[in-house]
Amino acid sequence: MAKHTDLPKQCESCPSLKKGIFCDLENVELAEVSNQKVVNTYKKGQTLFVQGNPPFGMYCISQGNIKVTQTGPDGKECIVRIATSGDVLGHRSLFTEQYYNATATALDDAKVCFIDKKFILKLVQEKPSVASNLLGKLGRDLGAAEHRLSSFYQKNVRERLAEFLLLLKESHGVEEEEGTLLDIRLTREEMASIIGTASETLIRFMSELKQEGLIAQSGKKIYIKDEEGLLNFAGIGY
Amino acid sequence: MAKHTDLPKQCESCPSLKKGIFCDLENVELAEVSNQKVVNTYKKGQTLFVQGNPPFGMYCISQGNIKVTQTGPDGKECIVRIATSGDVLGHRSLFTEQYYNATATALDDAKVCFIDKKFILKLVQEKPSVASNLLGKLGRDLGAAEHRLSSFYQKNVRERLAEFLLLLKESHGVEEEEGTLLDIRLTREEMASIIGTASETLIRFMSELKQEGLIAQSGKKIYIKDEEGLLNFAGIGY
DNA sequence: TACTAAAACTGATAATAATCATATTATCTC
DNA sequence: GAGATAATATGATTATTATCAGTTTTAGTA
Repeated sequence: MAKHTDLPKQCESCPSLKKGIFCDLENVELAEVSNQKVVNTYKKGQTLFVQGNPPFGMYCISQGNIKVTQTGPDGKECIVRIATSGDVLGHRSLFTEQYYNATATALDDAKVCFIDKKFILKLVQEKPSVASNLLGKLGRDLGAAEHRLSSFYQKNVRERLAEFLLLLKESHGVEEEEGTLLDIRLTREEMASIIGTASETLIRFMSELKQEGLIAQSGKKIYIKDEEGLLNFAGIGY
Repeated sequence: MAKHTDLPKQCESCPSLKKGIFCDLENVELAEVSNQKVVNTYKKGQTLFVQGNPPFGMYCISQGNIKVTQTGPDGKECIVRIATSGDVLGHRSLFTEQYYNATATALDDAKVCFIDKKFILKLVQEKPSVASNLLGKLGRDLGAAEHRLSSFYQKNVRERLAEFLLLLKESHGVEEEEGTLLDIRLTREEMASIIGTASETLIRFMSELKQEGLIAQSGKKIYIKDEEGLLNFAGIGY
């Protein structure tokens, strides 16, 4: 029986195609990618690759959210990136000839296509649009990381939290009556590791934002109620 | 009269060629780059490009150190990257179609070649090795940024300082009798902005490391005396 | 060389956030 | 659905780091 999460097996009809690095390819070329790829499904909590291992290829996320984490010497796990449908994963390590310096874990049930290293390297050589799109993707990733770096220096926890909630709104926001739903499953622990604080501290500031009506919560769901307010809170002078 | 900082005008004989993204080009192709480029010199403190402006090309550092800073709403300046001879600059913005989100400023007198946007984009299309090398460069930059992100979560100021000094040893270390000289001019303010702390706090921990004999200072020069000790301090379990 | 300004440093105090302890609520498993 | 386990939440206390104030040193400049 086909589950509702089933997706077409052909890249040509992949819903995340237009967002991805293959968006400029012709159908013939796309079919080649399609033939070569392997489709995998991951249950929440399963890992795509693990820190310290060598990369054998690249991952294209068709559906689901993947967290990319670095584990410190003391075992503390820090989320450095979150990848969503349309994103690629493993691209950083593939072109640096380095081992993975992070672990990728499914935040929910996910469908991910794997493309062999040799094939993707060949594609980058032969299809300039793929190279360009990858350069763009890495550039935006680097921009995001460096912006977060400067936030650590320039903002306190409360401001970083507001900023992070606004980022989640952009990437995972779904408009609903109650406000903008943040359609992603993250524990408080995970959110805390993103903005670089203790989970207790994050929870306290979340409660504060709730009390002030900037965000709301119903069950596990978080809603953005007042974007303007969060912007002021985040110290972003728009 | 030719100053001792003068460098050959041809890329073919540029001392930073082998480290850069053009290292795999043939001499004929290199000559083309060479013809197209513009050589600029910058005095300490002069800017190559400014946050918010559109990129018109890419910079190749032939000599000198350049800091890449993001300025917050309150004017606080955070160093997100440091580029050295052989590095490119402006590559992040060029392929993302975004405006510069950082400012590049010379830390000392520098010699930098400028390559027009159109030319470099064409080169990426036509020379896969340039695309590959740029992907590698961006990938390593992203790796470095994400490692720093997790350090903010997993390490305290003292540990981040030790880690940063070790990084500087790798990138700018020169072996001397007194220890490894960190051959780069950074104020305490600048160093503090890199590890994300106040300059007073950084100074205090530097004094501590000096007292413990892990580093030494003579005038403005900082020497690494005990790498092992710093590694332990940094919480890196080698 | 003297003057000025900036950078480096030190101490005292305040603010922020981490840690520890514990209660409550969800979630998972059988 | 009961019991176990993990996640969320709140309070009290401590530790870390920022801020403020002031001094000394260094570097730049007339």
